[in-house]
Amino acid sequence: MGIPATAKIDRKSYEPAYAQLAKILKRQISDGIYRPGDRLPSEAKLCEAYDVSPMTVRRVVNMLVEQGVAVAEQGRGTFVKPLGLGTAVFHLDALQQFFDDAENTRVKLLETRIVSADERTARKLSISQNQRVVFIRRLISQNGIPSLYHREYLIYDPERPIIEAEMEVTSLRGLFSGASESTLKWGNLLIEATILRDEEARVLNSQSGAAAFRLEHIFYDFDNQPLSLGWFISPGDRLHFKTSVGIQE
Amino acid sequence: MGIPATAKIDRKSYEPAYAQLAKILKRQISDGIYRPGDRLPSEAKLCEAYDVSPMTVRRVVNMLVEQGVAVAEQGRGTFVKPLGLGTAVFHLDALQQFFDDAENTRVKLLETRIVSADERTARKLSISQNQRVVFIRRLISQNGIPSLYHREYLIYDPERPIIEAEMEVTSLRGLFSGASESTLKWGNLLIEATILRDEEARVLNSQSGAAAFRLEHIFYDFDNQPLSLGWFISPGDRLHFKTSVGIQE
DNA sequence: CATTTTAACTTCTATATACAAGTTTATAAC
DNA sequence: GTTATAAACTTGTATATAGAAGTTAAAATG
Repeated sequence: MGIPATAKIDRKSYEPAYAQLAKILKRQISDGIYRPGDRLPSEAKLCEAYDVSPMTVRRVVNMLVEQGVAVAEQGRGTFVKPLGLGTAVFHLDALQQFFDDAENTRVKLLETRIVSADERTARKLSISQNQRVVFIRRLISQNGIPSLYHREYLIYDPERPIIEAEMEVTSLRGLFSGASESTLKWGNLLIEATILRDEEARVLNSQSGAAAFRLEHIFYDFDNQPLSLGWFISPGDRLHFKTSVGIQE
Repeated sequence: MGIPATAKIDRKSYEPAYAQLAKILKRQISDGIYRPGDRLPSEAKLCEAYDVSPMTVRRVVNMLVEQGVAVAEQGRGTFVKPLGLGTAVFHLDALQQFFDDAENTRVKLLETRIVSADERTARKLSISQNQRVVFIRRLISQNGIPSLYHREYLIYDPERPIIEAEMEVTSLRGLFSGASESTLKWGNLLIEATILRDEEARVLNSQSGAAAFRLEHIFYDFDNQPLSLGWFISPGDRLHFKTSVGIQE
């Protein structure tokens, strides 16, 4: 019967069997041997064809499903998933690239000030309107070119030692890469397209009215209390997001 | 010894044991029982504490790692991962929402025309500059409000039957949700912040110079030949992307 | 005291097995 | 011919087991 093993699994390789089989199947899909909508061989047949145990095949199928390459329907089979734009994701690590090469990147602390929360800040941070917050403005430059403007309101609480650590100019980097920051539990993010206002354009050495991304963030602690509200602003000509859909290569 | 089972697994539940255990562990992390950087109990101890097999625990740990909640280091242990902005992902299915309620959404075909490829189009589609391509302009409106403007250049090849299907006004929806479209294998996506030009503002019933997202796409077939180059443009006040990082709830 | 070796512990891969649950197809019954 | 039944096949869950590979800390050795 049609055992479609186009490649074998090298048991002497350091690459695990499940990774090899996943690669083989994805390659076959990429080559058009299995087209979108087609049914992949059943797990039992894959076991026999590639001489691996059912659990290993199971793992491979799960990987393909999680990667969005296939969909599994109980009792029917596993089918190659057609390309769908809605499944595309773009990663924020494009921003992280700013901090990766520490040599060419400089974080400049423009201002730290204690102010009274305005209406919007108070509402989003779940505090009263007259309560005091720490206002921070930072500018991230790369090779001398300012590319990220950051404004942030921080809850001002003398009992919590967060503020000092947060004020460190280097703390931004840890926020992206996931260093310490063990006081933060989760955050809400919002990306908008906007245009630079006068002050933003001045700081970023750009033109007022130019296209820009705005990333709003609210971070919460382990008591689900808002700790921070802020925005990253980057001119559109200095930042973009790339991604891809479907089966590569 | 410290067996930290704060909840038990209900074997009579329809929810699989691995899902229950994953939920329990995530809840404990969310509650601060295990803080970022802390080591989770070893797999052996989890087996004993929750009375499940090693493979089930293995599966749960893998889930947590894939979800970005924890990191596993061979020989050392599994540790709670601190929140990192760089791990954030934005899903493009925000765009798909436009097509979900078919009643309120209308796709209008503004123009289809056969033109000669200009320099940029020819380069990105890997064709010669004088070669003919199909140019399509579409407008997607929701509740009468135009919210997406789509321009696309399609390879014109009489031998390939793609064009007719692509020209269907409904084909856009299939592109997002992942319907047929079995001729497309993969695509490159680029998201930029831009401002509306005169023609775009006119079509979108907006103002020239307003902030907007631009999503460029290039799709390839199973021979890795470019088939389509196009752009979605949406005013910034009618589209934004939300997501979150860390451990919810 | 410094170094090496050993033991204990960790995650990681892989197999073999059993049964549950859903779908499809062939068979039997009416 | 239509309907019910049964069989075969599919993915899904769960267990028990074995060993590989990496880390850490204690014990042995010099």
